[in-house]
Amino acid sequence: MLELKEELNSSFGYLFEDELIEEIDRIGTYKTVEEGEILMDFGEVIAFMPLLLKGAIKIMREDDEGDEMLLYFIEQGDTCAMTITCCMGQTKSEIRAIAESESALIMVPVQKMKEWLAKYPSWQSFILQSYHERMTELLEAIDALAFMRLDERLLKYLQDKAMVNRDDMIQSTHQEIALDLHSSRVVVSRLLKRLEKVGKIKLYRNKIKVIDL
DNA sequence: ACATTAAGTGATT
DNA sequence: AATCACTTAATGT
Repeated sequence: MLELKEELNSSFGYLFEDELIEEIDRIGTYKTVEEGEILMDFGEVIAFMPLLLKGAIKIMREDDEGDEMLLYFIEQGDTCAMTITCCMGQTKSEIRAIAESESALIMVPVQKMKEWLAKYPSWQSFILQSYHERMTELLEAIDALAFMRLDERLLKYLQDKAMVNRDDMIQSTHQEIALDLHSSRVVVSRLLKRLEKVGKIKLYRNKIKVIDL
């Protein structure tokens, strides 16, 4: 599969040595997912580690009442930090991963990722670095929750979303946004209206254009 | 033309 | 900031 190797190289080539790319190519399985597809759900045992080649994944957390909230997005060249935690011990997923857009990824069995830690220095630094990045994003998410008002969070959400999709036209309803931010549709509509008034965004039906990037 | 779904708004807590 | 109740606007059949 020549194409796959090229994709691997363009997403991870600058990180990994050739032999590692070879091995990922040999062992990993290629997978594509449609927008909205659930890659991983709460309580599922994690058997594979995904390496994102294309697209974006949104990571959701669920509270004890079953309410969901968006934690962060992962983009190409990233991996899911949950799998890193889980390969250390046999834990189950604490999060739900949903494809934000059509995405392509490589699934690597978790045993392999453990092996590679000892075998490839570049793999080790990749794991450590992405763990660190996730940690930082998590802290950001906590800050946003604790200290930012909802209107600031909303704008950040829109900007993030525009970023991961590489498109300033966001295709979602106010209702969907409200669910991601764990708020209500009415409140989101009002805040969006205000953001439009101050020229940060432009509203359409089922669409929002982000002006201020 | 009508039903359905998304979005906007005032009042209340 | 959330919820209710209602209106208005956009879209599908």
